[in-house]
Amino acid sequence: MEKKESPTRKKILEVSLKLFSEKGFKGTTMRDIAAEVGIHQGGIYNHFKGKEEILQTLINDMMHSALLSLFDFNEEDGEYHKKGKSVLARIATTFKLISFDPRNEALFRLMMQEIFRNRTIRDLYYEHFYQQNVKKLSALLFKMMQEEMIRSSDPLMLANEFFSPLFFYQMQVVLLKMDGKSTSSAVTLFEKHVDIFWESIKLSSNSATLF
Amino acid sequence: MEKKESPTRKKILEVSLKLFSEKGFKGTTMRDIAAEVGIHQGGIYNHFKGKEEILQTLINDMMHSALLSLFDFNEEDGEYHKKGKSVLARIATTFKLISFDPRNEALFRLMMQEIFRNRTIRDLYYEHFYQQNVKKLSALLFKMMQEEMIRSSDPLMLANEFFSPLFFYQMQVVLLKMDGKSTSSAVTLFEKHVDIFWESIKLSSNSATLF
DNA sequence: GTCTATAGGAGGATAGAC
DNA sequence: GTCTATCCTCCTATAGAC
Repeated sequence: MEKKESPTRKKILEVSLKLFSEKGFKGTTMRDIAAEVGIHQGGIYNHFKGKEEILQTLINDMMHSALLSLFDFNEEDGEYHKKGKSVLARIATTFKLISFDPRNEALFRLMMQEIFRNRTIRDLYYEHFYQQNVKKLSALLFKMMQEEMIRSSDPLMLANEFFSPLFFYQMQVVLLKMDGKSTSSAVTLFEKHVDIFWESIKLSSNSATLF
Repeated sequence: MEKKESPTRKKILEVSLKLFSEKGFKGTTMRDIAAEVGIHQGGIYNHFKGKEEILQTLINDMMHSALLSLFDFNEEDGEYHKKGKSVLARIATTFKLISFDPRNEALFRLMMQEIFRNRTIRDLYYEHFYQQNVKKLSALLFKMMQEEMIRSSDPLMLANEFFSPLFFYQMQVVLLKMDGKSTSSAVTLFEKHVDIFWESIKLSSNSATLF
């Protein structure tokens, strides 16, 4: 049982992700997977101990995917915060693009379907997707406050306020695409969110207006 | 086959909602349901044609639940908008309380689990949960703009910006509760969101600061 | 490593007695 | 309406030939 990169193993993972994200983990059978991979049902067990192991492998892969690391910059060494609004715009764009990469879209759907049933996925979501991104965002906003680019307030709360609509709009786009509906109006929400958010936090010439 | 309100039928629905929301539709068996209802497995079929019919019945019930009608006021005859921030605060509270009513929490979990697999639920979510609430909110904000309580901008976009964090925070609370984690910090997000949102849209004495 | 065959079990649904 | 018993399908997983 070679656990390394056999083409068949890779194909099994790819097909499984697709099917799990479409029909759910329970709703997908080993026969479904085998059929779409192009091997016979028993053959899967040469690569994985069982269905559960396929899911666990996918979850591990997820940890290293773009879905979880929305911010490719490092908040420690960053001059990123000095760019102000454009950094936020880039984050929003990264978020938006996730919905348009088939693999990331499938990972997102898988995550959302199993998050209410699978403790591992829930922890992964919470620690890596939510906490980590919000903390990075929070650190970024904090630096902007120090530089007096934006007005001073609770950076963690602001990070949540910036993050949560992006998450929601992404979900909207994914749902719309499932039914073949137009996503054009939903897609504009990402940019508009950045505009509104920035307007509400920026410190321009007239400083002491809010708070 | 009496389709009316038999106690057993009611119990079946109640138990099914609980189990579906915990283990998913596919993950729940008729035997699970029967066991928890306290009847024997075949007995369910005296009340429902099958598992699918139970789900459909629950979906129909959902349409009349508090989960979908977050706004119990009518936007037509309303003087509600004149209350300004306090209306928004009430909506946020309604949202928050959903997570703490066991039935609504279960409906929310069921909705979120099946929304990626079940077209009916997806339509229900989109038309009744999302669209309807955002439109009502949008109408409310529009009236506030006319009364010059808040600054003028795209009301539909603002409605989205108000709605989406509430949805997200609700999901957070539900997820935290599943693992018995503390929800106290998540719960404060609802009120803080209203504060931040209101600060960013209100038109107080100093008007022409933003935009 | 993939095939065929099959074990072994779980799940949905029905029939008929009470 | 509920019980017991049963059917049949579908599923995961394994065994053994190639």
